[in-house]
Amino acid sequence: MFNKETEYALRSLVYIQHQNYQNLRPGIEEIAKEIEAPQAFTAKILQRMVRLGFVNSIKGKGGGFHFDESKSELSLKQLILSIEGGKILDGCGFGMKHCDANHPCPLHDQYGPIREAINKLVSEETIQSLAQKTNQAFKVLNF
Amino acid sequence: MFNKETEYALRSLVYIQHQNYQNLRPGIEEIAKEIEAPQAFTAKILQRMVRLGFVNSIKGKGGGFHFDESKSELSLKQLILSIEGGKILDGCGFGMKHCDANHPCPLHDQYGPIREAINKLVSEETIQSLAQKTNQAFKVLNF
DNA sequence: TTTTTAAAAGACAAAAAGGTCTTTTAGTAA
DNA sequence: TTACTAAAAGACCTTTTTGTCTTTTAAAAA
Repeated sequence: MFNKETEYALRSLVYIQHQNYQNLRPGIEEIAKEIEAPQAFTAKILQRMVRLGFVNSIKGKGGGFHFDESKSELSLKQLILSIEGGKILDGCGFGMKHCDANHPCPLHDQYGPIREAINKLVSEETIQSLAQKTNQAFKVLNF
Repeated sequence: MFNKETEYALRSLVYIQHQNYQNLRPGIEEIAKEIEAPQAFTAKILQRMVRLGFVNSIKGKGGGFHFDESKSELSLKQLILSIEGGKILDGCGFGMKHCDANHPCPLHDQYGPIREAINKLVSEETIQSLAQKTNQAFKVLNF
């Protein structure tokens, strides 16, 4: 579905938000361990997330990552677009540069609804909505 | 959606079948040009397709690629599985190794139907079914 | 104010994906 | 039976993705 960078970003941010909800502020070591991702790579990805303003970080003792509660929720769509671009959201399943109702590829009719479902999913869901659904998920450590 | 190799394989084979339906047997140069893919790379991919028994080739003058009509249709699923494996067909949207109803990832419920729709599409459609839908597509040269 | 802690920065490296080029093999036709 | 044509084979190259490692910066605590 998504590339590794998007995947780790998603998992990291959901984990951070989930911990924030319990008034905790996890650091990279903990995050990487919990989401089962390479630590240095995860650190680099989170750096980007901070620079993009998606999440905040605090250096030094007691530091870590946290979301600014005054900000609006972060949709998966924003996240995906800024990491890997919109290819999965508007690309043609057959790889044609110009595929539309007038010049449909042979997959056009069948793939259209799938692409729309993906768009709906990533537009509606946010890091926050996922973090709330994940209470059980994290409890059983099933990453 | 698919990686480049799958994409070019798909487009090549659909083009070959489409030409076969008109009793033509295209060669690599023509195929690569028509589907707008790099010729040498396409050649390599078609080599694999021949070795896998998905399509036949004839060397020398008047040669080219063609499907064996006595064989059953080639589903997109077979093609995809043999080129890029089943990740898009059974992978978890959140990247969890074990994601199921008992240990659902936060995307589980929403992504499930999408994955099923993809599976349905690639199981039902074949190179032959796409080649038939493509009469207009190729006519307007919209690859 | 020095030490400690933890993120930031960025150079570097490995692996995978995507692609090219040259030579060989196998048919066809003169 | 030689010349030509077109696919097969495989070595090689480039770019992108996926990572690692070392040094620097900033905050907190002793």
